[in-house]
Amino acid sequence: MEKKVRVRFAPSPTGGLHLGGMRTVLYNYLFAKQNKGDFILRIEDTDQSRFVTGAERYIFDCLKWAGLEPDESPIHRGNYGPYRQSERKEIYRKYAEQLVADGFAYYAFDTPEELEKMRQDFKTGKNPSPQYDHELRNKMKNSLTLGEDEVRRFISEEIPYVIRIKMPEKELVSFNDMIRGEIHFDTSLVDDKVLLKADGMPTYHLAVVVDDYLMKITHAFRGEEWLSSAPVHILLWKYLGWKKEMPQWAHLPLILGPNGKLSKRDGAQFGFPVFAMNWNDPKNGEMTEGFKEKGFLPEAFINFLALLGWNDGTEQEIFTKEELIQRFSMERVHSGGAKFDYEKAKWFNHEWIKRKESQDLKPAVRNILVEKSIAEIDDQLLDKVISLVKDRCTLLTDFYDQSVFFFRTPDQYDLTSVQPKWGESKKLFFSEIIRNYELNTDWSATVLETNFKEIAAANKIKPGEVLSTFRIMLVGGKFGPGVFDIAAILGKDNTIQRIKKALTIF
RNA sequence: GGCCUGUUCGUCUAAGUGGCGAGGACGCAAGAUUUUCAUUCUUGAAACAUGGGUUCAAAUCCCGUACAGGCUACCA
Repeated sequence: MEKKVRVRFAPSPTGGLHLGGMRTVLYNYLFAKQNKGDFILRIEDTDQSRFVTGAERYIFDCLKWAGLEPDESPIHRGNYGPYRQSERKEIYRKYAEQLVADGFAYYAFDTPEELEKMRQDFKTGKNPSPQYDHELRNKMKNSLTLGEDEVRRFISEEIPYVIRIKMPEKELVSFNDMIRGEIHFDTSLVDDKVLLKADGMPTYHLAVVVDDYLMKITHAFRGEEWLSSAPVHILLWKYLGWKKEMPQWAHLPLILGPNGKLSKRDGAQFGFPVFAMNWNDPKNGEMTEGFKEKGFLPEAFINFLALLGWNDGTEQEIFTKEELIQRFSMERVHSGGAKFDYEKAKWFNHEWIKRKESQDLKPAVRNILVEKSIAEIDDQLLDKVISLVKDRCTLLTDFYDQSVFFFRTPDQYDLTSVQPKWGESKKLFFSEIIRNYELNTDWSATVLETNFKEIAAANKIKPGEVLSTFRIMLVGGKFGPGVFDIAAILGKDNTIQRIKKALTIF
């Protein structure tokens, strides 16, 4: 029987969730759903000095907004908890000690100052950053160099120590990456990573393999930045005796900003979001804008994220979540890093807005209008307005500019476009329009248009000369849907009132 | 410096195991439609990092070089 697929996303709650993290979530989610497996969210909060209040909550909010909710997590329950590593603290020491007992790890008593001194002392032009490796460990203060008695004494005296993995002097470690294929490492070049810190917390290296094992993870997807520490993890799986249970790895390519690795600075600098949702940093009060607040639809967000490094081999670009679940495959993920293109991201959003029914857009649009203090929005009116203007909205926030005039009489007019052509004959024309429209019983766009043109002809005015003026009267500027469609939605009283008002101003 | 990973139009990418005049999309440019703006439609410019091999044939396989990115913490 095949093992049930279980994947996990394991962020550390230290700040905003950026594009790369969200894409890792997405790929995990798609893979899990495609294989009828479980998607687990595990909080990697082993570094207590980096704790940020609200960061965990924020992660959940982002996943919920994007529609990528986990099956198991600190707040979704599950049978493999707890799902916060800080709450699993007691679990890890046992395994670290086991590794020491089996000769795969050792105690190290070097203080941070001593480590710093070592790095200074052994630094050369050829080797700017010396590692605590199979050679240097012989010159340091650890259970390999100290006598057994001394080690016992140190421990009983509660001298702080860490547990480090003992990398083999010369061994070839290989594994098969789902995206990159066979990858090899020479252990003589890898350092003795700390597994258990002096405060008793595990480092990522220990925690990730212990938890992946205990949580029965079958496939481990993470960013490319983890590739170089993969040999440590592979060896740990072996040393702990779990080699047969080791998940399949896939190291996802990085998402790059305009110049190198995507950073939140890029957002501020280039005017696009990098986080899924607004992130308020409690430490400095700074707010970083998110895709949600910028006006992105979750469907579009997921869609462009999925295509950033993956495609199904066809020329299709617009995918629903269901289609993505069906078509996704890790093997088709491109191995090179991808530079994020905000213009294309906006195009995806535009496509999604155009495709969606105004019904489905309504809640989000209503929120945006309410935020701009447009109260009392008639539901039916909103429906009509949305379907009329959505083609010209790239971001949800565009709905404001594109539809304010339905809810508010313009108080500013594009006068420079009106006045050069303005005159008595035009005034006369519009008073006639008012008279005609007042008597109008069928208030539909087509009727309004024919009447308008007839009156223009009777006055020997080309419709083109007054059409844009009419638009400015109703809207304030030269934009928006067809004028008669607007007038039809505005209704008789409102339309006539706006013409009258404009007549007093022009 | 060392190790690891990458490298097709400006950007995202396609081209199952070598046979293309290198395809699509975003963006850009031009035109048509829309008596506004946007949509829509048509057209166009635009790429195999580089040097060697292997082969009748290489974007595709091999080696070197360059460039880019990641890692090199008691951070993840």
